[in-house]
Amino acid sequence: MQQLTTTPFGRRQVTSGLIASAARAAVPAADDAVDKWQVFRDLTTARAALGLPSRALTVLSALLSFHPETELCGDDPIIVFPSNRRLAERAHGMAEATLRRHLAALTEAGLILRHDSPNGKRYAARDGSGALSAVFGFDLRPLLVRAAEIAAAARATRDAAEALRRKRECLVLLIRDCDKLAAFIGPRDDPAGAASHTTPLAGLRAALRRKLDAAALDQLCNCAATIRSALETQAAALCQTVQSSGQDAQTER
DNA sequence: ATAATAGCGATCTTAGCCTT
DNA sequence: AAGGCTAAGATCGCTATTAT
Repeated sequence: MQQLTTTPFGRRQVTSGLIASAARAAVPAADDAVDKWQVFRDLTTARAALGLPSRALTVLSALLSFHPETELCGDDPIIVFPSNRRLAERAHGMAEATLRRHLAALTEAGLILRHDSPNGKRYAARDGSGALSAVFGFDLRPLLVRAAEIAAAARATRDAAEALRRKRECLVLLIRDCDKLAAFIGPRDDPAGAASHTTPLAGLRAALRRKLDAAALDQLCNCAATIRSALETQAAALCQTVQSSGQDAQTER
């Protein structure tokens, strides 16, 4: 049906990304069929991990809208052939230069493949019977081939975000513990006491206001745990002192 | 006519810092 | 905690040029 008479490279400069994605698209897909919008949602989640700009997804969404079916399936190329003008219309009026840049980014990322015609235009040629004899445009098949990989990347992104949230929560709780211990020690006229921890605690609170990666959060948690441990020791010593003086009064009685 | 690339200035986004 | 400010980098869109 969709007979291909072109290479995926067309007139463009060949890059390692293009060669890799062309080879990948030739591999049989693990899934028989995938929901194109589910793949798109997974890509949206894993966008940063795949190094895609957000507007590239706008362009991909526009490209997907030219595929008449909801599912991507089969062993043949899945080619859509909109002109840049039609594509720009469906990409919320994106300027064509920008559109081309993002099409190049999607190609380089191995999410779509180009099948260029001799004159660079995108179209479907039909034979005498009206059947498609050649189609020139963008091949969406890499999305089918890589659907499982994209879904896994989306899961990994969600897991990483959740892990980051938990680490942050842990740090907030540690800082809160330190604040409470410092408040307990402070009013009891401890000379070295809680005041020596005020500066590092302020530093931890300031750090919390920034965007932190997992390694930075781990380091801050360790730091907070060390401070809490020191404060706990001081608080315990203080309790001992209070108890001792209390016993004197009891003895007198 | 249509599509592609490249250069360049304009605009937007983000991180970090500071103030309230 | 929320919001404002700034600098740096990323992104955008216009334009010129070339290819088919």
